[in-house]
Amino acid sequence: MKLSSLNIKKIDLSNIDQNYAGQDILMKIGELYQYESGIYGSGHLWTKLERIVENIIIEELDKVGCIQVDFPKLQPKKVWEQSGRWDLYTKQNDIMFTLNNNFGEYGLAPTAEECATIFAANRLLSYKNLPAIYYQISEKFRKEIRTRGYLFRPRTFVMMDAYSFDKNEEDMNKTYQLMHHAYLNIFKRLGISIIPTVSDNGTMGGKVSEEFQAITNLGEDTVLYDNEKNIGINKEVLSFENRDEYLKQLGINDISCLKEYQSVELGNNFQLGTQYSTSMGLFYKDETGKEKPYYMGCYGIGLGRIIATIIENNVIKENESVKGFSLPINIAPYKIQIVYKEDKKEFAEKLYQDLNKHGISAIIDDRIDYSLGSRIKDCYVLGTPYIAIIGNQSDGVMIEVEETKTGKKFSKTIEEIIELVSP
RNA sequence: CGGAAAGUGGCUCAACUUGGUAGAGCAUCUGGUUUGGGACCAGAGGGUUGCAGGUUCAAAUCCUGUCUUUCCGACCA
Repeated sequence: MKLSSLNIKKIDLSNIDQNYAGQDILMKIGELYQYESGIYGSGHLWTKLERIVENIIIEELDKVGCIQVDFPKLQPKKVWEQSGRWDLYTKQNDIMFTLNNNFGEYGLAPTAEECATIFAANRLLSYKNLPAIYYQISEKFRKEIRTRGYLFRPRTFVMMDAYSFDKNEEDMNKTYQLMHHAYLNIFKRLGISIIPTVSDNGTMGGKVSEEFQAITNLGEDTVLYDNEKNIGINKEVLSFENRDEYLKQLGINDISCLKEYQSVELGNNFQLGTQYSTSMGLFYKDETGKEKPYYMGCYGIGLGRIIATIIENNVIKENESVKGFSLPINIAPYKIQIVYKEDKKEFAEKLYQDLNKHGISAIIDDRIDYSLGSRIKDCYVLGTPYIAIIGNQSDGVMIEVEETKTGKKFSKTIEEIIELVSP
C-alpha cells in the first residue's frame, strides 16, 4: 500500500488518552471515527485487522467441524415471540434496538439463538443429522447503558456467535469441550494470554458457562487464577452466597494461592440445554420416530474487543510517553513499512516491488515533503512491526531494518527481510 | 438509571473568578529554505464560544433549562 492513499492525519502524541492509547491514536489519525457514543466507523487498518482475526477464527472453527452461515441482522418480532424473549429483550432488559414501521416490527440482532434454532430445525430433522454447529461473524446491536473504552464496549460490534445442536446432554458436553479447545487455539494464535473462567450464572439453573478472559491492564473484570491447577474464576464469584460450596466444586480449597489479574472478557460460552428447542417447539426425530428437543450450546467471541486488546496490549512507550503501538507480525495487516530519502526512491521502490512479488504486504511511504524522521515516527502510529529505512547509509544491497516493538536495528538483504517477515 | 466532570477554528487548550472587539500552539493552504528521529521563515484561510431562553447599554463570561461526550457506580449471553 502506498501511504499517500491512506491520508492519515498528523498528530501530536503528547495529548493521547493514557488509558486507551492505541485506540486514541487510531481516532486521532482518522482510522477510527466516533459518530456518537458507542457507534464507530473503522478505517482501513482496523478493517484489515478484522479480516485477519476473522480468518484465524474461521480456520480454527472449521477444523472442529463448525459450519459458517449467516443469520439476519434485522430480525422479525415473531421470531422473538416464538421463544418468548421479545418482552425480555425489549422491556425487562431493554437491550434490543427495535424498529416499527408499516412493514411490521423488528429487532436489530443483539444475538441469534432464535434465528439459529429455526434455521437448524428446518434441516436437522433426524438424530442422524446431529451433532451440528452453525456459526456466523456479523454485526450485533445492543443498547449498552454505558459505553466504555472505545471499541471495548460499543453499541454495535462484530461478533462471532456459534450455536450447537446435540441429541443429549452428554453429546452437548462433548461439543462444549470441543469449542473450549477451539477457543484456546484461537487465542493462542492471536497471541493473547487467556484465562477461561467459570462465570456468574454457572451456579444458576443448572446451566454451565465459561468466560474467556484476556489478561490486560485496562480490563473491565478482575479474575483470580490458580496457576498450578489451571483454574480461573471471576472475582465476582467471591461475593456469592454459596461461594464455599462453589469453590469446592471447582477444587479450589485455598483462595490465597489464586493470583489476581485485570482482564477483559473476549469470549463467553454457554450450555443452553433444551431451553430454546422446547420453548420454540422445534424438535428432531429420534431412533423411534419420537420428537426430541435439541440440546444446545451457544458460543460468542467479540472481534472488536480482540482487536482493541491486541492494540492496547502492544502500545509502545518511550520515557513514559506514548510512542505508538506495534502489532505482532502474524496479525499485522502490513508487515513492514518502507521509508526512504528522496534520492534513494528508486531502490525503495525496488524493495517494495520485490516484497509484493513474494506476497508480503508492505507500506511504502511515498508522501512528498516529509523528512525521514517524521516518516519513521508515523510507522509507530500504524502499528507496523518492522521499518525498512533507506537513507544516507543505504548502499543498495544492505537495508537497515528496525523492529518497532523493541527499537532494535539490523542490517539485512532483501532475501533476509523476506524471510524475517514471512509467516 | 444514580454520582461526577467537560463542551470555545480540524486537534490540544487560553480568555470565564471580576461581563467590554474571541487568542495561542499544532494541523490546513500559498511561496521559499529544509529533509536520519514529528524542521524553519513569510503570508493566508478557518469560530453565530453545543443549543434555547433570561439578566444587561453590552454575555464565551452571570442565571435557568436542555442536548452531547467522558469518567465512577449499577447493569451486561
